[in-house]
Amino acid sequence: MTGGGCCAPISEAALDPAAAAEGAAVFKALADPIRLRLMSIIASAGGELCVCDITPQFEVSGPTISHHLRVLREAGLVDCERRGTWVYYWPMPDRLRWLSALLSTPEPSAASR
Amino acid sequence: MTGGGCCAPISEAALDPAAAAEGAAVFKALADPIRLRLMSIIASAGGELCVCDITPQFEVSGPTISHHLRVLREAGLVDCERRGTWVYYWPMPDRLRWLSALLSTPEPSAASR
DNA sequence: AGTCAAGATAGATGTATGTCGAAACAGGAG
DNA sequence: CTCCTGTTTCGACATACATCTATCTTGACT
Repeated sequence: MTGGGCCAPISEAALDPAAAAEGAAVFKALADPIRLRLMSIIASAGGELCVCDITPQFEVSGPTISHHLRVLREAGLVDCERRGTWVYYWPMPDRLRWLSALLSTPEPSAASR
Repeated sequence: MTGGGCCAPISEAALDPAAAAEGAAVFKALADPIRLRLMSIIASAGGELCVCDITPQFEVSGPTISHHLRVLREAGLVDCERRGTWVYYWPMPDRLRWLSALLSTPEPSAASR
């Protein structure tokens, strides 16, 4: 990955094709209901979370959860570590902040339109 | 549908399945390089933009741009109006702000740089 | 009316993606 | 070492999606 996270908000300047491709790849990781919920569960946990505590919250099979976690990890949104039998996941807040900044838009407080 | 735009950031509380589905649908609209660039071009234009000024900036065919604009419109990210021969698009900033707020994450410490 | 141009829609096609069951892998416990 | 449990990887399948060409719609102009 290029490292990313360096662009102005899209309401200030248009993205060049390369930046758009990089941003779209991360949004794609969040563009699935299960993955977005996974991300919110991990991000709101306040620390790390065992896969064994995550999987039962969903209706889909274990391999499917594992697949979605991998997508989130490859997008740089979470990271994980195996400790003994269990695997723990935690969020990567910088990546979330980058996306949030990309989409940020000034309030129409006193002005135009 | 919940009406949208009412949830706490994902780093504060996990999304319920319905909210995750709604959020994922909007992220999916931004999960394509061409659509994300389209969105940034429209959002940074400072007003409305004619399709005829947008299409030449891309390497794909007109119908493809039309298709992507429709996806953005159905996601509530832009809106459009026909005036005479031309069609004009403008951004819906509330929707962008909602996504940005969803992903916002507190800084780990007092920021500075 | 006829013609032209801008955009949108329809249909077709190749590729990507979500899901599963089965199998492999990694560690702990007997 | 052998078994058992938690997690990932593999292979297969059905559906969804991006893109194209061809066609339709809308409005302007002669």
